[in-house]
Amino acid sequence: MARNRPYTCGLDAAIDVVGGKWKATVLWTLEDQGPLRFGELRRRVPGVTEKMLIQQLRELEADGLVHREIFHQVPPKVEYSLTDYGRTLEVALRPLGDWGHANMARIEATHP
Amino acid sequence: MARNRPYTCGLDAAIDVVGGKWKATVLWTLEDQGPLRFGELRRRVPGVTEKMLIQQLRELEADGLVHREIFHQVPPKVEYSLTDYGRTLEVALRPLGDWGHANMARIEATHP
DNA sequence: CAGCATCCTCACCGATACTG
DNA sequence: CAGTATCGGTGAGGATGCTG
Repeated sequence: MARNRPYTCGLDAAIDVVGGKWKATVLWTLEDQGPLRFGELRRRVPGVTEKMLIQQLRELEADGLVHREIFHQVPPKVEYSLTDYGRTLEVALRPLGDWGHANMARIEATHP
Repeated sequence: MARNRPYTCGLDAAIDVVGGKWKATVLWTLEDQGPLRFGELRRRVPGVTEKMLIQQLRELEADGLVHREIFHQVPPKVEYSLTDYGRTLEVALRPLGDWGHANMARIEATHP
């Protein structure tokens, strides 16, 4: 998304990966609630549309952060989970998540 | 930017604050190189336009993360620095920055 | 030097409808 | 159930020019 290459610091690169509108929530949900199939994930990310969820998942998958497992059944079943690489990102994200949690009231106040 | 209120996790809120295209770089630069005046900051954030730098700075200031000190001189001088609150965010961002730094090659590879 | 004011573009995202 | 396809609005972001 951000697209200021070459990156001037690691932060740019990281934000580029996780800055999508729903990516943070998706990563957090997958970490928090284990592997989930598409419909379950959709229900746990309130407000997201099918199109956006799929798009964000595909990008996360292309970045190697999310694993997509297809079960050839009827009806179809696809399960999403974090990869090891994705888990390293989740760990790196945790302090930021804590910060946001701790300052949420302030953030909501100053943000239109 | 992200605008999925109410936030489902602290991460959403944090990304909302720091997800702007140049905000991460600005915060990182201000932390790394002490207080800077506008022109200096501009030179240290390659590729940013005046308009965008000002806009991002104003938002960071409104969020209480950046302090703007005006020196009434001719020629004018304005100095930007992190607030204490801003420094807490910088600390929370450090692991993410390290992650991005460590995986930069991989990120650049998979990102169009 | 440090900004503000405009105009404009494009990709981000939402809504809707259809399919294997 | 888990997608794909298409259309269109909107606003972030860029280019340019002017000012205190």
